[in-house]
Amino acid sequence: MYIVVDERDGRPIYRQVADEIRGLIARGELREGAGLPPVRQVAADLGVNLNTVAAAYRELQREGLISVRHGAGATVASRTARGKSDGELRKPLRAALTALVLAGLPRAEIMTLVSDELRGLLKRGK
Amino acid sequence: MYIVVDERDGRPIYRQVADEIRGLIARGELREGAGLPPVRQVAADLGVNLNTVAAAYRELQREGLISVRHGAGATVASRTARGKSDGELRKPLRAALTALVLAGLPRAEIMTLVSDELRGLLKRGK
DNA sequence: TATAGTGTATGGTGACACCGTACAATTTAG
DNA sequence: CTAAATTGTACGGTGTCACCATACACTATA
Repeated sequence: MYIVVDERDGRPIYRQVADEIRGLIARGELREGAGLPPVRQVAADLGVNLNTVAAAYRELQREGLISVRHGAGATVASRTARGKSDGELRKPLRAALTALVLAGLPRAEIMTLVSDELRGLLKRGK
Repeated sequence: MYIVVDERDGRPIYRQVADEIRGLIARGELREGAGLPPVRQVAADLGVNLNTVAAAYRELQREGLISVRHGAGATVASRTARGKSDGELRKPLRAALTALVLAGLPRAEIMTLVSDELRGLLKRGK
């Protein structure tokens, strides 16, 4: 399982890890029932503490994306996250689009960018 | 200048304030040369400390969006933010789109959502 | 039923968000 | 021209939280 974290990202590491795994699940690189690597392995790969990865796993479990069982590992539980309100989904989208607009990108270019990203996310549909 | 912050947002307040003002500038509700309210006034409106708002202003100044002068106020300097790398722009977009996909929204609906948001941002283009 | 593998809990450290207050620069009133 | 008001900045303190090291608890397997 290939994921990357970035020191200068600003967001906490455990959240970056969760985001990376969300992407893997959305893209279908981690299917329902698939097992996730042990927290110690991911931690070693990234050079961080195992608790940091465990925090990411807990966050994903709260969203219903994975199932974590004490002693056994963690597995992908669903490709559908639960419980995010409309506003919680819209706000980050608006912020990202605002940044693009302020960077000077024209509308058409932004739509192309979005389309590209979406294609990458939906390539291997269920 | 109407902005809102949310305790349960997760992001620090000063960053939320900066984001709100970014939106105002992008939408043209704050034009180049327009003056921003004093940090004390914004702080009072939001019920936070003036230094929290000052931190937001500094962040916007670093991006070249506003100009802050000691003793005089802050004014909008440009509608174009500087220096954001391609990855820094793409990563939040990808994260937002991933959340939408995991929420179960179909591609077409996501595109509509994006289009709506973009229209709101570009309505009063200069 | 040990032993290895895996997630969890606990306690400590450092960074940082936020606050209250004092300071410095600019503008404005007189 | 100068004092007062207005505005951003600097400093010190407090609480939260991300991260770590280590010990513990549950599960699977030999």
